[in-house]
Amino acid sequence: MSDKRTRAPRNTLNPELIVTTALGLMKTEGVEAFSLRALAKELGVGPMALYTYFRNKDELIDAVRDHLFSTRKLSSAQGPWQQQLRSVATGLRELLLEHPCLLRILASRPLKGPETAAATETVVRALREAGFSKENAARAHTSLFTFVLGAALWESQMNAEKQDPEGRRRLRATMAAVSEVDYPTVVDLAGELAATSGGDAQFEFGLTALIMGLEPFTTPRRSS
Amino acid sequence: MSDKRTRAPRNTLNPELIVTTALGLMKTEGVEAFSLRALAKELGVGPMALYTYFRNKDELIDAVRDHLFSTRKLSSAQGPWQQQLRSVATGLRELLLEHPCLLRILASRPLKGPETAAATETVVRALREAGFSKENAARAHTSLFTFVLGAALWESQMNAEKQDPEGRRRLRATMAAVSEVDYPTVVDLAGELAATSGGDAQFEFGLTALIMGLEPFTTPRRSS
DNA sequence: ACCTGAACACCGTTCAAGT
DNA sequence: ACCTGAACACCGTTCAAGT
Repeated sequence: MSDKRTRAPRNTLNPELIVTTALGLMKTEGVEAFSLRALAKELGVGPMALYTYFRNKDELIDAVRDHLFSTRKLSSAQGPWQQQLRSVATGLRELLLEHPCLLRILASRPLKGPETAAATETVVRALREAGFSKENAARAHTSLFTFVLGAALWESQMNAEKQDPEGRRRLRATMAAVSEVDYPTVVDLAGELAATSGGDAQFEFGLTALIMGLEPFTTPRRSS
Repeated sequence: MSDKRTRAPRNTLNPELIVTTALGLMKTEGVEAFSLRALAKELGVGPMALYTYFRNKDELIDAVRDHLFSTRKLSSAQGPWQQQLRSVATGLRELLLEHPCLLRILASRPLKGPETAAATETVVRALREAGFSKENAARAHTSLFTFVLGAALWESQMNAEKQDPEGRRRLRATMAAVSEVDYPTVVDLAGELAATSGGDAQFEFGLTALIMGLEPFTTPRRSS
């Protein structure tokens, strides 16, 4: 929003500003379209100025991921272990849906980073206190995390597809291409299946099932 | 493996050859590195030759996805509904882990395409016969699918990270960065958590929990 | 119909250089 | 230390043209 012909003054840049601007660009243009050159132009500097703060594009994207995780507490859960898992899972889903770029980052590189340690601590402690063995607590945690990741990823993509008219046309075409004689149940449930492409109710359904399925791993306490 | 200086003869190309070669390139170089220009070079033609068969890169990638789904039957499941779901989910996971590029394709664009209709039919019919309502059957199907997607995606990424020494170093560094005073349970379960980054046992754990959590949705039959 | 080369508007990144 | 321009080796895609 200013003249880009003059040389940028010193210290116009800093890591926070770069990360924030990058995040804004990812939100408006999409993660795939994000480029260092576009970011530099937005900041009013040459592309190489960014390399003073980040070694390469990957490191910048990692910084964006870490920044997003640091903006939200996922770990202030209380009550019985089931409720604590629900709370962390719901918070994570909300964060991922709010920032689709974070979803794409998680889907394309490993390592949540230590930022999620707080959430992991909440989940894993709740499970241990409920009587899960070390191994089962770890397995349950990762099952929960991967479920949220997959659910949010699918929901986010379907939402994006339903945004533009062309996408809606493709969805209808896919549906219409399913043979009624070969796949009668799919055709019968077409409406219901379409309704599961996202939404709170769909997420709650799967989350509830998963958590219920974990209950046998608690140590049977006195209460029945 | 031949001279690329002469003009390619007519009909050296066809959709199947292009898709197969693209798939091979994705497997050796990775999906992210895949490019139309590299594919054209591999085929010994100019980049523009591909545009006779595919309108653009996205359409080619869709064709690769459809081809991969068509190579494997995911639907030959029998027995009680739980076993049928297990069978379809396990088969899908195997396909996804065998072809990480398919995973990345699914993770970056919606629409499984009608190729998965057979698998969906199996799952959804088993659920309906077990007494699930239309809505619950659809919800259960999508929960299962998104769980497999998330689990396979995470496992595949962690596997890739553990491939190269640099990645293993990063993993150790991340682990070491977790504060023992703030997150004692995470530190205590470090070994167990690391062991959940993949493997059949981890997948089975989550799959079993999810399916068990679906049991209340069956119509109570005479048995019991 | 099927393949071509030249060109356009992009990329990430290296390198040597300014201040 | 912090920002620069020029250059390299790439992209996907359009366009007009050959056969």
